[in-house]
Amino acid sequence: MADDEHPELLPGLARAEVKASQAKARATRARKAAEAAPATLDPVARVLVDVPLAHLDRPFDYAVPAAMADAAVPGARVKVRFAGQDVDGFVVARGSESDHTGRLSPLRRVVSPEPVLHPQIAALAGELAERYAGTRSDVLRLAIPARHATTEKEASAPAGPWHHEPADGEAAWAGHEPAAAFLRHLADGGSPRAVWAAAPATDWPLLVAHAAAATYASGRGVVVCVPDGKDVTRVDRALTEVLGEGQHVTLTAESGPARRYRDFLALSRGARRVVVGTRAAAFAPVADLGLVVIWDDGDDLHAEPRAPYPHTRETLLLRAEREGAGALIGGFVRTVESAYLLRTGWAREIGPDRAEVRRRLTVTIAGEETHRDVHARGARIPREVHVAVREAIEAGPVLVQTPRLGYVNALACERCRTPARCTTCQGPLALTGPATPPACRWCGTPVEAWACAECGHRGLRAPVLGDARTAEELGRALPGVRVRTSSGESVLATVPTTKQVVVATPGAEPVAEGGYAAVVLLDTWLLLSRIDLRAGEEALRRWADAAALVRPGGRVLAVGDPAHPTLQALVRWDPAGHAARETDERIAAHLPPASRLATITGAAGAVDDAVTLLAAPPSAEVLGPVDLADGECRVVVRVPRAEGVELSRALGELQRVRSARKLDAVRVQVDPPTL
DNA sequence: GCTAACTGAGCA
DNA sequence: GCTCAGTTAGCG
Repeated sequence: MADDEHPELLPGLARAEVKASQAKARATRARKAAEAAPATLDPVARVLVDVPLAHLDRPFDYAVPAAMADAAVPGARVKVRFAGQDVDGFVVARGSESDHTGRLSPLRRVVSPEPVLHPQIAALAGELAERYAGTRSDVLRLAIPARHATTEKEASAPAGPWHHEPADGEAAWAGHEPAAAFLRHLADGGSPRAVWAAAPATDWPLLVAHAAAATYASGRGVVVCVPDGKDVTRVDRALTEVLGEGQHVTLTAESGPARRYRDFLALSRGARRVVVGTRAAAFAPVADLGLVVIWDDGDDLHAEPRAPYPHTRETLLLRAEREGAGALIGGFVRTVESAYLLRTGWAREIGPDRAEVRRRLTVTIAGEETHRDVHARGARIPREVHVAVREAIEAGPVLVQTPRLGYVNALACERCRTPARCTTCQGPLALTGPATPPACRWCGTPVEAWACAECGHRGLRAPVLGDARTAEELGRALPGVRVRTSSGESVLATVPTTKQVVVATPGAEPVAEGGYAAVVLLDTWLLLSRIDLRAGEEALRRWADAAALVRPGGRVLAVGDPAHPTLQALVRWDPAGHAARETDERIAAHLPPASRLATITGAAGAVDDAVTLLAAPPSAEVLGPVDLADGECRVVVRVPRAEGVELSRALGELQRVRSARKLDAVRVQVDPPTL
């Protein structure tokens, strides 16, 4: 109603308001124009756009509006117009001019001035993309965690005062040679590289922490990658013990987006320089990198399941080379890849001598008992094991490793171990229920009177009955002793030193404080029966990882065939010898690491013309194609190791050409961990 | 991937 | 000469 009360004032007021608002609009327009005008200093931003197309994996230039001149720093997240739509990207550099002849589009928005893509990580992403025939944007998706705006606003807490006491690293590493020299070299600012076979019963997280501390003492940063969250927790504790509070961070998927981004920023901003984490930690932006560490590089968790499928070991070793850092590749066993690093002289060996190993544990083999009925209950664990468990339990906890239910679920001949096949369709036989005869897994035909096609024997070998059955069986035999399980969904991280039996599946073995009095490995034949390139290496790894949890001087009992070379390697505790033999075999068979393999997977037609299009080096062999599930097929391309770079380049070019021509996509995997 | 520009068919 | 669906080059 104010309008009615003062009608005479309105025109004047309106005029003034219009004038004012016009002036304001002019000012706004002028300011907008000024802001939209290109920045005076370095008006060009080179941007890596987040598009999934191989042929667009290169930086594109954008004009930097004056308003964004300060925020669009190298490493900043931006939004840009690309092919008519808004896409995310990272500024990789600023410059005064562009080699692009057309007009540059302006940056749409600087999402945040926080420089999250460090130059060394951008370069690493480029190198990895090349090596794995993928794109930088795919690698960056693995390397840079999602932004968390609230967290970004907070300042990173500065590292606490570092009480640099002369850490007793050399004592912790005692029994490993030449660990003392390795630690001293790190502390002096050197960058030694070592493949480390840890002695059994070693508290390895502590040793890793001391290596980190030696590097930290030289004023440099450290990246430690371990297979899973359980191991992160262990190394985290050890680092706190050795370095003190607030010197390092952890990077795992488990900690959630806010915490993860906070820890990432602490490294990115240089507030911390030591990190332990799972595979994504390999990309952590640690300043002045002095050492990379990978523990148990044979664990398949180190193989990234997302494109372009980089392996943590390769990522870390590439990084160590680029950034001039040292490297420590540790484990209770040795992969053929790390054995190869020793063979080529890239790294030196660190390990215990025989006397030290003997001091720490003894491994014996209990033969398997024959004449077992598939349906019999309680006949699976040999008497020798019962005796050993009963003896050891008086001294402390006992670990029993039993392969996972369904790990291999086909039956085999009890005597000669030939897989049992269906008489109708040759499909694998398996148990379908506790009281039913074995049946074919393909056609379902039950088999009442089976006889082995190889040797005529009529007994079938029991499949894995699972940790629950094993626990039950042991529980009955040991009245009054606590028997617990650790497997699948309910994995125990640690168990106390009290008298108890822990039945665990491979990889789920809890750590016992002070170590187990004894470790029993059941059904070793099952781990060996995997049809895989790495069956032997993987079986030994899983046994050794469990066996190493024994207390110093403890006993390990494995149930299996004493003549099997892999079990013998366990008895002698000789991971180096085993790896060397496997490597020899691989070299003879033209398999990695002596060769470089890649697979091309997809629809049959697409794979076919991908092979035609591939300009592989002349020495390349193409194996296949073989049909897989879902109408897909796969070829394997193999070249001598020396031509690996050339193969990667050809595969990358293949992907760029295919994406530019919009041909049906094929999945390329360089160095697949298994075939 | 997406968009925008380009192509030729169909029609006034 | 125009619209419109379908095709395709190029993405700054």
